[in-house]
Amino acid sequence: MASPRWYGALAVLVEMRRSPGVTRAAVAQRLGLSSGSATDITARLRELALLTETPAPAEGRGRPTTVLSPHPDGPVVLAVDLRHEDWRCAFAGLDGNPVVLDAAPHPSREPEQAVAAVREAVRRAHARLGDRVRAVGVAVAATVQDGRVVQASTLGWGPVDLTPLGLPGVPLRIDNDATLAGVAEARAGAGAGAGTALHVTVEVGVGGTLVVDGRPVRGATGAGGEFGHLPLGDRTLRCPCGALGCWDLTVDGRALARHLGEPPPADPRTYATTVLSRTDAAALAAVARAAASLGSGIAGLANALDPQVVTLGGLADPLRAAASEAFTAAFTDGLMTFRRAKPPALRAAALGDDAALHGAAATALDAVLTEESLSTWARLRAV
Amino acid sequence: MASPRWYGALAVLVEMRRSPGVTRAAVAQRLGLSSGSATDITARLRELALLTETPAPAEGRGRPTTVLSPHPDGPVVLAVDLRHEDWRCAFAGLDGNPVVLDAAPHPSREPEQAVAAVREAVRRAHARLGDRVRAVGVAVAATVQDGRVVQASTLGWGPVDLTPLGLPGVPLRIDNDATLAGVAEARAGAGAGAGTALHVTVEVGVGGTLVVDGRPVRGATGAGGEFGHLPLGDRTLRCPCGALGCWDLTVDGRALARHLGEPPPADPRTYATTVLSRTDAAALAAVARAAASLGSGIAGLANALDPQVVTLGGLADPLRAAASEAFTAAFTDGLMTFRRAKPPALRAAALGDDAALHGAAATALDAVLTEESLSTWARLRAV
DNA sequence: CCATTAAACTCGAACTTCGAGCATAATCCT
DNA sequence: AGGATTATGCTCGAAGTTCGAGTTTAATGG
Repeated sequence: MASPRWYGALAVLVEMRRSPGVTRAAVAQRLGLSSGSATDITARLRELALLTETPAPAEGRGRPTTVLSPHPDGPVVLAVDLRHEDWRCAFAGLDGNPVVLDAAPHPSREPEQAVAAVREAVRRAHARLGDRVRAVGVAVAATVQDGRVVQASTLGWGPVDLTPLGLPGVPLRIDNDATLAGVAEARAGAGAGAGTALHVTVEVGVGGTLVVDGRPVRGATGAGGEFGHLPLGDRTLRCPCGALGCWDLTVDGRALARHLGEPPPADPRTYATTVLSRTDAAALAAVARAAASLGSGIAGLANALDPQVVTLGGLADPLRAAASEAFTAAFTDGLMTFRRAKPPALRAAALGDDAALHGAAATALDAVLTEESLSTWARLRAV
Repeated sequence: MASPRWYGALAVLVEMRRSPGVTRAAVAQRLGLSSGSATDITARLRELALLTETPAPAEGRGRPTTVLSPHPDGPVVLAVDLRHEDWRCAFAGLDGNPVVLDAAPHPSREPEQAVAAVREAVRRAHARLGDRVRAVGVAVAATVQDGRVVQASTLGWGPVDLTPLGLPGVPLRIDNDATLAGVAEARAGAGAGAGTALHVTVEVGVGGTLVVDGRPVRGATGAGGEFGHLPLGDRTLRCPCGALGCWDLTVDGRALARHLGEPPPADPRTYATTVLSRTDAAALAAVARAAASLGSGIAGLANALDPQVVTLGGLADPLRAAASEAFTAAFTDGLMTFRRAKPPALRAAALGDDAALHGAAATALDAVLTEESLSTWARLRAV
């Protein structure tokens, strides 16, 4: 017996997800489906609780079409964001909009306790949503290699295994929070519509990711996007990461402290925000130096990676705004001549604090919109 | 009438191309095809002159299977390599092995004459191979943006339009030669088998590309991979590209000349090879400095992009070999600590001068192994 | 020479998609 | 108000693909 192949159905679901609020007619046209196929496919997907159709507002003449949206009893994913001081657990349907179910500050500095608390939240969500949960995505403020935390200076953690956050029989995707924020910005945020988008974020250090056609360039072990550890900085400085001359150290709060002749701050992130709010000459000069370093580094990355858009997360945009002449001069000066006619657009990130959570939901959904996962879903429903 | 969708057929052709000499049984197993489907698909593809089956050498018991290989009358692509001093034009079947048909030195420094000569060669090849030609791939020693040469310091060209090298009704793919060399190395050369491979080549300046799952990360305009123009170098030096502090200038022949207190060489490439062959202390010191810059830059790229393998083209490997301690020390020192346990493998490029031509054939073939192109092929044969 | 083995071949059933023809629900126009 | 126009949805038979079970085939090993 020939089993379902999901080719057309998957394409429709992906299209519905990519452009929220599309009509059935528009999807059929974009995918080149005949109206017969569209009827058939949507009927099958309705049957499987994968989408619902609601009458679309009339647009001129002709028989009105319907808007495709995720089914209220359809598959969902869980999205977790493990941040510096707290965590959040949300669920999202096929539209990828996370709805927070649970959130709390970390009980202590111990990774075990934080992981245990989050695991409980995941269990609760699973108990509530049952088999509708088809994947789990985790964003963590740490360097992640092959799904394991290997370095987490912000959280103050050593290597931590996050696989306990998974659910049996369901894919688990763990990524760096800046990577996932970049994915969210590239798909639905400030980089929407760009085939190649570069996300650069400044918190403690510099992180980000290159996103090509909605997928992050993760690298061989999933630890790509550590742009802060390119040696664009001062070769006499040793970075806590172990390398020499990291860009990192010339952009963030540690750089500002150095320029101001102050000792390294315990919390470079909040230190940086206070310096950014100052208006004295010394602070302005320090900020200008950091902004220039940010600008020239981004120009170099633009030369090397050729993004259409650069989205600026965390303190990157405030830094640019606070010293816009210094930033722009360094950026322009760092671009290859032929790129200056049409440089990549620089835009402030649009999703703010929710970006990583959105990204976690998005990568989890990527695991759901596959032939295999949909087959499982159909089998579960048939019972 | 339902038209052919090519799903399984395409998968078989891609598999045959990826692993030359595979047997039909192995392909069926890898793709999860039933033996019935395998029979059907191969019969269809044989019928369409897309593959041939030859008896496979017996492997133990059981009915012997067949080896899949491109059909002698099947589709081909043309591959062109436009280099510093000469050009080559080749054709390749679905196995992607280029067979050179024509080659000559450039008649002059004028781009028009070179393009005209190559266009003639393409016309001759087309006249000879007829409708079997389904795509044209061009590798050029220049920065390419949206299929146009925008900067060609090596060739001494200004902006040049290479679209005259195309054939009517057939896809034309134009890329930088280092990008295409990287593709070839990642698919069939020193980076074979790696999901994420970084190619770095030193000629005049530094070029390369990141290759993910066999596809180069081209960027928004196709001008990605200009790693030489990351500001990893000396911030007091202005690069001819227009940017400041390019890595470029601290690695190649111009760097060696500067370190030796000599004037900028007219031909940095041959200048570098002569310095590399010298054994005096001054030359060795200059080479060591360039090798260290190469090593630390590659480490930074490894931090940022997380490749599984780095393939070294052009003078990159000779440089490393000539000053291996300096190179290795700088490389290791530039890696983030957690990467040192399992750093990316550094390998000399395996395809030498033919890499770009292989890559041009490969990207052209990518355009052939699509549903649309195969439909056209089937229609042409039906007449 | 026969048992064993692995793979190819055959064939009907299941599934998807297409395209043509028809039905339907809106707007536009008189 | 009612018919013309238009875009879309629905129906249905034909064509194409894949599966799976059963059968056949061509090798090895004893």
